[in-house]
Formats: sequence, C-alpha cells, structure tokens
Amino acid sequence: MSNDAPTGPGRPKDLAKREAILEAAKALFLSLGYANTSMDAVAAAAGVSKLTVYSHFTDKQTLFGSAVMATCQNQLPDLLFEYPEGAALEEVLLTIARGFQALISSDEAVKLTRLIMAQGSQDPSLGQYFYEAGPKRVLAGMEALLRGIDQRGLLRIANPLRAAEHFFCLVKGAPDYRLLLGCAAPLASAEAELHVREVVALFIRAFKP
Amino acid sequence: MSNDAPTGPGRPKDLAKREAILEAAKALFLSLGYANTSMDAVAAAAGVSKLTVYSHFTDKQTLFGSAVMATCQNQLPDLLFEYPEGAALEEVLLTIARGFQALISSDEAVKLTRLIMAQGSQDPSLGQYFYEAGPKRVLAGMEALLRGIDQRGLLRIANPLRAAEHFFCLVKGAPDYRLLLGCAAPLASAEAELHVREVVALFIRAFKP
DNA sequence: GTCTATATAGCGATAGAC
DNA sequence: GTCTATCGCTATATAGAC
Repeated sequence: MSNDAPTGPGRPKDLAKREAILEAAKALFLSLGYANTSMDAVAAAAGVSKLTVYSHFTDKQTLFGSAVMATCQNQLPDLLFEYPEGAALEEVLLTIARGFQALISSDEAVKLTRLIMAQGSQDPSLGQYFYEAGPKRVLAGMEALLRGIDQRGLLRIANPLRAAEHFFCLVKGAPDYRLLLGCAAPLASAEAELHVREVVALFIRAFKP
Repeated sequence: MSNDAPTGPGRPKDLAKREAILEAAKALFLSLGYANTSMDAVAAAAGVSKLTVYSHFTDKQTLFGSAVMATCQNQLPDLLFEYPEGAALEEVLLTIARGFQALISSDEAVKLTRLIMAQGSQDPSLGQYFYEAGPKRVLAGMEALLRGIDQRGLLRIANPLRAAEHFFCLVKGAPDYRLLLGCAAPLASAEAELHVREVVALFIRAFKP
C-alpha cells in the first residue's frame, strides 16, 4: 500500500489508519445507526482488517463513543458572538440566526442529533458530552452577547441565558422538529430566510424596552 | 387456560392476546429500542408464544409500526383550545402551556419521540404518521384559538399557524431538548411553572397590539 | 389456534501466521 | 502491527405436535 520509506519502529501508520477507521465509523453510524452498523462494515469501509479496528478501539461501544465525539468536534460552529460597532441590532441577530439555522439543518447535524437521542437514552454520558461540546458553548456565547445588548439599552433582557435559550429554540422552531422526525425536508433557502426574519422580529418585539 | 364456554369457531381470544402483545411490545420497544427488543422478549412479556406473535403480526417491523401507532393514539392530548368567556388571556395561554409541558415531559412521550427520531430516519412513514396524529392536531387547535384571540383584538397575530408553532417551541424550550438528549432530568413542578410563566409572558409581549 | 423445538444466518470478539 | 480464518452467541423466522 505504501512504498514510502519506513519511518522507524514506532507506529507511523497508526494515526492514518485510526483516522480512516474513525471516518468510516462516523459515516456508517450516522447513516445506519448503532445496531445496524457492523464492525465488519467499518473495517471494510476503512480499508483495514477487523482486527486492526479492535486494536485501536477495544470494542464497539468504545468505537461508537469515539466516533460521536469526533463528530461533535467537527460541529464546532464558527458563529461569532460579537457586536460590531455601529451595527444594527436586527442585522446582528439575523447573522447569528442564519448561521445557527444552517448549522442545525446540515445532514450531519440532523443525523448526529438523532443518533445521540436514540443511543444516548441508554448511555447518557454521550448526551452530556455532546451538550457541553456544542449547545452549551453556543449558549454561553449568545448569553454574553445578549448581556452586552442589554447593557447598551438596545433590549431589556433580565436573564440573558434564558433569553439565549428562547432565541435558539425559536430559530430551530417547528421546521427543525419536523426535520428530526423525518416528516419534512430541510427548508429551502428562501423559506429559511423568511423563518429567521420572522423569529428575529418576534424576539426583538418581546424584549424591546 | 380458559374454562369459559367456547365462543364459536371465530377468534374470540385473538383480541385479548393481540392487545397483550401490543402492550408488551410498546413497553419493550420504548425502553430498549428497536434492535435491543427481541421477539422472544415480547412473547414472554405478553404471556404468549412467539409463534402467536408472528401469527398476529407478520414480522418485527410490522409489530414495531403497530406498537408505535398504538402509542401515538394514547398520546392524544386532552388539551382544550377554547376561550372561556371573560377569562384572562394570560390564564388561557398558561393553562394550555401547562398541559402541553406536562404532556411532552412524560416518560412515555420522551421515549416515543426518541424512538421515532431514531428508527424513523430509515422509515419516515412513522414520523409522518406520528406528526399527523399528534403535533398536527395540537397545532390546528392552537391555530384556531389564536385566530379567535386576534379577532377579539387581544393580540395581533398575522399568521396564527406560525404563531402556534412559535408558542409550542417556546414551551418545549431548552429543557425539553436536554431531556431528549438525556443530559437533564425533567423539570420539577416549581421549575416547570416558572418556565411556562416566562414563555407565556414572552409570547404575549411579542404579539401585543 | 397455540406451544415446543429447531433451522439458518449474521455479528462481536479472538487465535494463530507473517 | 497487521491479516485470514474461526468460535460462540443471539435473534429472526419456521416446521411439526396437540
């Protein structure tokens, strides 16, 4: 497979294969679920032998946990929770809402959420890990932004953390719920834009001084 | 087993056994998930033989679908979407919010949602059925109520259906999201009351004329 | 129509060779 | 450190007796 010069007695190929295994596991677990994904399939998709999989990850549950955590880190959002000087309030909130809406509507995010809700019911530690790696950070950033907005007097927000939760719940809204249930397709870009404008306007009306 | 008089050549015992099988399947699927629930376990829990299960339901998927649909019908809410004459707007919305919050926080509802999101990703027809049996009806009732509230001039609601979606999303909120992820316990009654009061107040502020 | 016993297949995990 | 071949187990679905 590799005709490169051998790089010592260590484990030069480990990282590449480990990465390939994780990538294959992520894809298979996300699309097929935990039970329907066999270790054979992971090994085949990663282009390695099954025993190689077991040498890197002790068992199926460990591999699953590692794959989920790796996917969580990919989900790290590049949302910026800062308030540019002189920007209009509505535009600031709209930018965040658009970014968040795109994030949660991605195929990977939907499948990851389903997987954690399903398998996490028997192993809550995954839900905990996911929540702290993703939603909790987003909420913290939004909380800080809303606190600043309150201090500037642009909105009247007594509890910024709760307000941040309300904000993201509104942005997710019924479309995300239907998406997770599998009974609706993702919003087209025009519909998504309409949705975020509506909820941002609602949010501003509710917290107007 | 039965020393009653035989009731003809028909299938007198079918319905009772079918009900027992459905009940056992509901409990097992909800708590263990699809893959971890064996037909043996269902038969044992129902007090019948495995072949009896197969005689009533052709295969595991059919049994699963029937159990999910039966559970959906149990979830029929007794929320009343009517506006008593002379009642205060906030109290009307609070009553609905409390009932809805209790409904979605029940153990059965949480497990059912998880199950449908997980298994429904490969069989979207279940998600469709569930949505129309549950959320869609609730939304329709709330839409009618909000239209009436708008016509009385109590609130200014241009799109009652969208407003209803926003309302229930707010009531669900972050607590329900964390509950589904498995990383938080259900709200204590005092916390739940605080939550519904907060979101109802938010909703009213947002739609005040 | 219902139960006991079984066929068949697929998966997780491992033993031994290179 | 990696691959081929295999064990042991479980679960779905069925065949035959009462």
